[in-house]
Amino acid sequence: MTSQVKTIGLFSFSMSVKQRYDRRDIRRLNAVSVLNQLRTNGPMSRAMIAASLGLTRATVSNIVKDLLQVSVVSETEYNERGTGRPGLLLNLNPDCGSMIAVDVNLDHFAVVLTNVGQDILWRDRSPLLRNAAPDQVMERVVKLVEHAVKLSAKRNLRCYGICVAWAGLVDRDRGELAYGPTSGWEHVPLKRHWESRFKVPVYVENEAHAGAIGVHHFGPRPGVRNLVYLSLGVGLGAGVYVDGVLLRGKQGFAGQVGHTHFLDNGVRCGCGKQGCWVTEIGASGIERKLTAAGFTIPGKVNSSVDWVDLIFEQAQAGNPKVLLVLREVGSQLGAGAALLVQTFNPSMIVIGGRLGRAMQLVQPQIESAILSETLPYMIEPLEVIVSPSGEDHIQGCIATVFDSIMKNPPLTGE
Amino acid sequence: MTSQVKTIGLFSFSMSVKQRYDRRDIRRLNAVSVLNQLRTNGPMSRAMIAASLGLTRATVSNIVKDLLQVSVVSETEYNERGTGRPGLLLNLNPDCGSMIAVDVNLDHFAVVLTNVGQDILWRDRSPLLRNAAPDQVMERVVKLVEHAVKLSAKRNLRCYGICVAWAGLVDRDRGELAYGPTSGWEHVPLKRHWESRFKVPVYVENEAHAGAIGVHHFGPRPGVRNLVYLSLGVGLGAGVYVDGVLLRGKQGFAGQVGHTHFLDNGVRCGCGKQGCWVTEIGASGIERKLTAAGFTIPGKVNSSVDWVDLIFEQAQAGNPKVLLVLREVGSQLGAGAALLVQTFNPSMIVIGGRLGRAMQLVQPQIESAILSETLPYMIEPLEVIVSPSGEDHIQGCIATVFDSIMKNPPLTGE
DNA sequence: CCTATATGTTTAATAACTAAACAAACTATT
DNA sequence: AATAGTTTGTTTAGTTATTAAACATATAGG
Repeated sequence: MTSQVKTIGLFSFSMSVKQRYDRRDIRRLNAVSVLNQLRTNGPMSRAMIAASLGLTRATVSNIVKDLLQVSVVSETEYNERGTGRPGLLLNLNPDCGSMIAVDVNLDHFAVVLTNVGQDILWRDRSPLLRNAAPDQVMERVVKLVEHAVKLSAKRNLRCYGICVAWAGLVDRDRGELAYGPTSGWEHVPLKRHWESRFKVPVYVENEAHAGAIGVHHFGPRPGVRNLVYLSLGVGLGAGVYVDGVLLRGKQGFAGQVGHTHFLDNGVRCGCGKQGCWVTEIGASGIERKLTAAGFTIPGKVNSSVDWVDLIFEQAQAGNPKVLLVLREVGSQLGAGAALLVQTFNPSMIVIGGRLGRAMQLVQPQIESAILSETLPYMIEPLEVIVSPSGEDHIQGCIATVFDSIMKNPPLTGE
Repeated sequence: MTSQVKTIGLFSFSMSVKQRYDRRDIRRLNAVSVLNQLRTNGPMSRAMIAASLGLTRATVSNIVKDLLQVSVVSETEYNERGTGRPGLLLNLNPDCGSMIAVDVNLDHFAVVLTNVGQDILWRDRSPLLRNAAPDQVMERVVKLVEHAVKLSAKRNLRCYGICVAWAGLVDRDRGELAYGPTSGWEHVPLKRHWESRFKVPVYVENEAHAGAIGVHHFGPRPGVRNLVYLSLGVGLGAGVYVDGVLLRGKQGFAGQVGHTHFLDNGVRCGCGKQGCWVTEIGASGIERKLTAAGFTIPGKVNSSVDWVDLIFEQAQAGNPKVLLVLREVGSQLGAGAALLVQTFNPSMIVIGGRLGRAMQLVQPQIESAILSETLPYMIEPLEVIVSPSGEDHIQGCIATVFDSIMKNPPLTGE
């Protein structure tokens, strides 16, 4: 497998194009297809897999022999129904290894350890003060990750990877935290450091991109090919799938739409411009609006977002000031989202992120704003969803590691 | 070959993912790699290809034998320099077949016949009156295409395909002209009709997408991975490459940004909304502005764009009224383009389409508008270009057919 | 002329597939 | 209970595109 650097160019077969193929690649490609069948179509016998893929049973048997040996796949039980010899059902082995997800946000970080079956084995989270020293933050994160790695080892699980979702600009290929407008981190070569420290593959994703991956895999329509995920928090970013592909862009900044122009004479934004979308509906915008409406946030420290739960409760209790503010934010969220709908033509738009939950209360406002600003034929197939989980970033990390196993399973003899 | 809903995604050969692989696929994939080498790295000997791809000379010889037999590749001359036996150089055979490009715009249509070497063998174009009856238009287009097909046959060229760029919504997979807001065409199954009539593969592309493909292949930076192409004419659409992949979207409408909200109390648009971007800088917008500035367009018929050349001359001659209007349009074009830059993070933005040429005169206005509305780290790598060719759509069609040969070359025994 | 070097072809070995035969396990029927 | 019919999973022989290595060919240079 060679990653091609030259201007190969003119073919749009994406980034790394294999140049040279031999028999081993057939095996690998077919093994991937087998795993995908098992993943999407539940437990299956060798014969069922063969029939669905168009391979012979002999071939599938051989591939499965490999996969059993590395215990990525396990035999479960006999198929009962039907005449003839019952098939021995196979499934992905949930306990063939572990995966670690890390979410480093602006006001907290979380670490999750799961098995390959995505059952949570351990998790922990910890708050972060704004303006905390980058080195100290990193030290705390590393400590938790180390704990997860040790737990995995104690259970004799092979750790298939660590994926970090980070609220900043990410150079995914190099595995670097490239630029953090608020965290103070710049060019942190996380992949290199952690891989040499933990001896495990490390992946880095932008926060909103991770959220999109999470919804793409574990959301209400797994595998949805055209999806806009809005991550609403201190910052505002979007992760976008078009035609089943996640957009990253030249610098990994595709879909990072928080600083698009939204209001003609709006508040000046930290980025230097006036009237950015994020200054209206991001955390600081909501705070400003609450204050202007005469609602004081008790015990507020810095520009953290500890007050989300409080606001949510107040709104549910019917506090008119809070409701008024949330409704306005909902409309503005929808108006901005309309642009994204027009631009990306998705079939689903998901509101997530730290503040996403609060938007559940104003979904009508969001939807009507989108409707009024969009061409009818664009929204005909559109679903608007406020993510209930709040775990999209973490789930995206899990999905990233899981995908790496599916796409590049360990095979014998390599 | 089955079309799969979930992303297996070892290959981003777009939507349909192969599930089953055997030895023939190795041959096919390696043949594609060989063609790619020849295409990008000029004439090469078998040994050079083998070295660059990491295949053995024996393998390359076998593949080349196939490709020679179907005459996709031809032997040219001996390599001179260097010691040792000189290699016999190979190249893509420009005369192994023909390709047909069709551009159906709102005010004209054009048909071009080229050989695989992209030399133009024949071309013709014809004006279209607005509101022409769809059936009549189609009949005229078909007549020209038929002529091209016959010319190709007369030269004993195998026609590898016909690609149509069309100013409307396209269902590319089905090969349908799905929805034409102005042409009156709806659900025209062009692929099915023409393929049964001409016995040749038929591809359909949206106009702006075709322009983007054209620039991506034949523009100043062939193979540029992140590109926004703006097609400015009666309508306004964008074709966008992100990470080397052209965005199409759920209904093929990704990047069709003409009807995004641009002005708060703008003119009412044909789409029903107010202040769409296209109503400001599209053909009708420019006409409106010219009239308001006291400049009357002589001999104007309908809302066609015959006046482009006239306006261009007037502006070059220094007509202050025309210049004033063009400068305003340039600024508004830039302001809208800034949104696209923020959203897609491209390294190049190209202004093309029927009216693109006129924008050459106001490039400074476009650039400064983009600059003032975009975050600095977004535009650092950005090139702004006004397409000089005016043939981007046609070139995109040619590239589409050419790519289909490269990705799926005819091989012996199939 | 002989040696060194590089090209392109031939030959044998290998790997992963298919097709077809076979053994195993269960159901249905007589 | 015995037998026929199905379906599964494995085995065996055959095919094919690859690699590695040997070979024939063509040029340069001392």
